[in-house]
Amino acid sequence: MDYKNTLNLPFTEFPMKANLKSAEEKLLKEWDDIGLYDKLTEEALKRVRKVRKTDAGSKTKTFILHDGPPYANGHIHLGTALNKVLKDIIVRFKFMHGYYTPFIPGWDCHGLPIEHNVDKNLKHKDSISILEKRKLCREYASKFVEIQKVEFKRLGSIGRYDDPYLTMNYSYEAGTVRKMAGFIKNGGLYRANKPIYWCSSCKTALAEAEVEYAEKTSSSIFVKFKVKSSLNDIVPFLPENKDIYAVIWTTTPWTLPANLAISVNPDFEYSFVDNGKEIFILESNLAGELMAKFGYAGFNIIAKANGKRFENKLAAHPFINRTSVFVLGGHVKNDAGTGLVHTAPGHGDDDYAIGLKYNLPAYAPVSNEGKFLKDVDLFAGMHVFESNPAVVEKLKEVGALVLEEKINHSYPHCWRCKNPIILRSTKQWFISMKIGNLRENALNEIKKVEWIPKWGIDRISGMLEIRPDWCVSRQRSWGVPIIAFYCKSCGEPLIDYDVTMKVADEFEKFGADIWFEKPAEYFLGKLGKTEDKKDSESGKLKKDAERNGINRKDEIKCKKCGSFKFEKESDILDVWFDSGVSYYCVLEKDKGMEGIGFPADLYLEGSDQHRGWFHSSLLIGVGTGEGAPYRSVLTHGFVVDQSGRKMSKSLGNVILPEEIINKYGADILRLWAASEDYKNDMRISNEILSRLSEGYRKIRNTIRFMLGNLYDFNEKAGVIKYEDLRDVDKYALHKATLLAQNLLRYYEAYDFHLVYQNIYKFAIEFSSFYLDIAKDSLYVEAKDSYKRRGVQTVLHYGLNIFLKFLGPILPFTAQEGWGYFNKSEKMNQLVFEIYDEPDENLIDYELAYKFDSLIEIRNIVLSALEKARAEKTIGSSLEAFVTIKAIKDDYGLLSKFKPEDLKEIFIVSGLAIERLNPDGMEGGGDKNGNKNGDNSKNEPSGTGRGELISEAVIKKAKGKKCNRCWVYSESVGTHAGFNDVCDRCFDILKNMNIKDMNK
RNA sequence: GGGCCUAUAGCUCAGGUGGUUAGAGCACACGCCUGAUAAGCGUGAGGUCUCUGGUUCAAGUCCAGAUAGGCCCA
Repeated sequence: MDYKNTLNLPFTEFPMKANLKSAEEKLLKEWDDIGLYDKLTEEALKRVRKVRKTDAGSKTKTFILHDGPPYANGHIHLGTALNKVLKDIIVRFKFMHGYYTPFIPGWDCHGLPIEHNVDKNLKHKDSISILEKRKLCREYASKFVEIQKVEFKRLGSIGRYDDPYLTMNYSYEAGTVRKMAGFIKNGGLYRANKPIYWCSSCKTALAEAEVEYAEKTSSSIFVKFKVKSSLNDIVPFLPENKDIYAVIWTTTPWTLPANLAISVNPDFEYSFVDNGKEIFILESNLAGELMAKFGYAGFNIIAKANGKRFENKLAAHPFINRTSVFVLGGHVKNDAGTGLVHTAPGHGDDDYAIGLKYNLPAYAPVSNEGKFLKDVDLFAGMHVFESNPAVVEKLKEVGALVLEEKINHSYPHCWRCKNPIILRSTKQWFISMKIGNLRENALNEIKKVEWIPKWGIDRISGMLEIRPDWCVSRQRSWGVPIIAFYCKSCGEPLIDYDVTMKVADEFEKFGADIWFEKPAEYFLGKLGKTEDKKDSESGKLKKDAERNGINRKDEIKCKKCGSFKFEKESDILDVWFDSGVSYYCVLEKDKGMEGIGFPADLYLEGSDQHRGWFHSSLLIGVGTGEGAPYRSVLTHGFVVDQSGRKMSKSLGNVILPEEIINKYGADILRLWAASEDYKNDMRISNEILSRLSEGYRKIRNTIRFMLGNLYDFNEKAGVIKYEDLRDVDKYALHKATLLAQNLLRYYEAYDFHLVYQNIYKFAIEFSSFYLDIAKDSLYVEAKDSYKRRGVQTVLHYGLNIFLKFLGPILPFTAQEGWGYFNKSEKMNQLVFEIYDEPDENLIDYELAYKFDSLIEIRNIVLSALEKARAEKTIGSSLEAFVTIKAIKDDYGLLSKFKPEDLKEIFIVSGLAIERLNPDGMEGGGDKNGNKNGDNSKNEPSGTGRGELISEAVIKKAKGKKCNRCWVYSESVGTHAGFNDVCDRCFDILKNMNIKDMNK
């Protein structure tokens, strides 16, 4: 007889198969249609204002997560996707936790990579004007902003995508200039020399990204510099009749005219090597080999000295009437060369850095065309590359050349013309780390910030401590111009706070393009006049103005030569400055952020941003007197492959977000982001993804099962009061409430992997224990029976928690489930729900302890059932009659449960409990129990008693299988008309008014 | 080469202040069920806690070094 129709089997339209791709697309459209983000912020704002009004003293529940702008170039990759997903998890969580959490996504739009790509697409790049170029760059950036916008939204990210912040927005460009003015005001912006890559055939500066390395043959020369200082304090007893030479090695002979120093490593040991005629200074480990190479058969090492002893000694330049000073530098190596490094601060990065330390000028007597300037003896007018052999000749002539070879090495070349390039120092704009104590203040400020993980502060402070002044100039077109002018007659630079602020107002209206459209007079003449200045600061400004050589009564004139004619600076600002001012342009100036935006509660980016955005934002915030723009900084690691290697085209291990979305869905991608500890690097691979989608299926099916069993449940009418629930139900509530408590904690600590692990673990445990047991009540008992409604009460409670806490991580799946769960509400969007404070009254540790112990006994039973199954005694556990032979503690525990409940919990048809005494003999009672207890006192700890555990014996259940509930019972066959059901089912059927099922 | 970080089963993670046989889930093997069914349940087998030293009665845990990998510099 088939009783299926008399059971309450689960029913739901929530599909088992996710089909995430299309389900997600449908939801995205729905969210777009209803304007989800706008509604959400509106509602949260209302709520927050209400709280403010009624409870003025309470902490306002706003949370500002400031989006770091990705670069508007190319499609998103897993790194950017990870970042946006983590942010979205936080935004959604905070909303659901009752916060007003505006999220304004942004894009970094200026800069070289975009300009570079635009250039690549141009056939005649030199034939277009700077304004045309900028227009193309703007179009290019806009295009990728739109592309990435769609891609971010596809991940489920919610935010003000209709009105994001773009660093190329006119108002943003104006804001950037205003912050620049801040550095003009405090004197932090200055101009000085620094080496940059320079292509002499294109006559242009090159950025790192425009440099290509290729093989090149160069002269490799060893040159001796005669030491002029006395070295007696380092090594006494040096022979007085022999000259001492420092021997250096270089592959760029043309930089020798700019030599100003010789660098030695303070930690190396140097040898004084006598070749018979003269004495060479060489690094000790290299000395022998080098002397052989130089062709000296016999030589003596007559003394040794530590590198640091040479500091500030002087040597003579081999062919220029100038001295070269010994300096100390950790960059000096002893794997090649001589351990003494020719140093030209105008032609090398290391050289420049060491030059700064020793106050050496960045001397680079080379023109735009790559030719030596007039004042360079011997080589004036000669191109630097042509000068290489000439320099070598000269060295030979003066006897300073120790050895010349040819070598093949990797050398930087211009990406466009493919010619070799040079490093050449030119005038650049810098922000001083010293003026206004920027370095010190920044170091103090970061101590007030919460860094997660904690080592973030070590990393950023390490950089702040040693970083040089910030070079903010770029010789490029696509960016915000540096508002500076040069006197046409004497070249003197001019920067001015007032002028800059007025230029900013122009940018606000017309964009930064106007800088390139109008002549200098437009900004200095029309805008620079200050006759209308009436503000109270004018006195001070006047003073400033005088200091800057500006006569306010007349037109601005050059403070050096008095000329009135100026030309504009053509350099633009480093894009790190652009993005660094985002806190000002967005958190302070944006209409949605007034009064609440600054400082941000959180910046969340990859750990590389310690040097990037965290750094530049901090310097600008501190440098312009506003302090750190963030209260806390959270960083995530990088996406790597299964074995922890970075993703690269050459390794062929790149996975794209799009592939994952198409194959698995955005929710799986989000689950990946949430499942691993993102504070470390994030591994991803097909294996990891398929593991995850298994996990996802488990979660989904658990939702589905709960939904399926709630189809006839009404929250208002059906709920059983807590005190009326059965213990097993209370235990489930206890577990679910603890889960909610923990999850809140994990979310607040941004430990999403613990959220996932615990939700997942809960799903596993819940379905294998409670849900498995609950099926009997749900299916078999009468629809509105107390037992069934009790279970449904638990399911409803549990699913509510489950879906809500899943919401931030799996917004699509959770919303889909929520749609079936919460049918009553009009606005049926999960993200509008607020987490309930976990109800402490539902937590009962004593009860939980009882059940946790019972589960241990259950494991013994399950193990025994498995054995019986292997022996073919039973198949289903309902075919079993279990006899538990319990040790004392277990016996005591089991006695606390009703036998009926225990049968249900073990899912068996029959159960008997007996005492197991220490000798393994059956039977007995309290007497034995006491005896057992007495014995234990006399036994050494850790033996005997500890190993004794309860046992379970399995036999075939008595009676027949009830065809309705499948439980074996001796009552089956005793009911006329229902001869294949048990007592329980007979009663239920009778109440259902089902007559004779046998007919 | 320097700064910062990471290293526990095939995978993802737990393992406060060092203390008995290192846990979980997945994957795997075997089995049950067929009323969550491209589901559900169970049992079992997986680990020299990267390596080498050291401190300690005792180290996955503390210290030093090495190896591999990541980010940022050079």
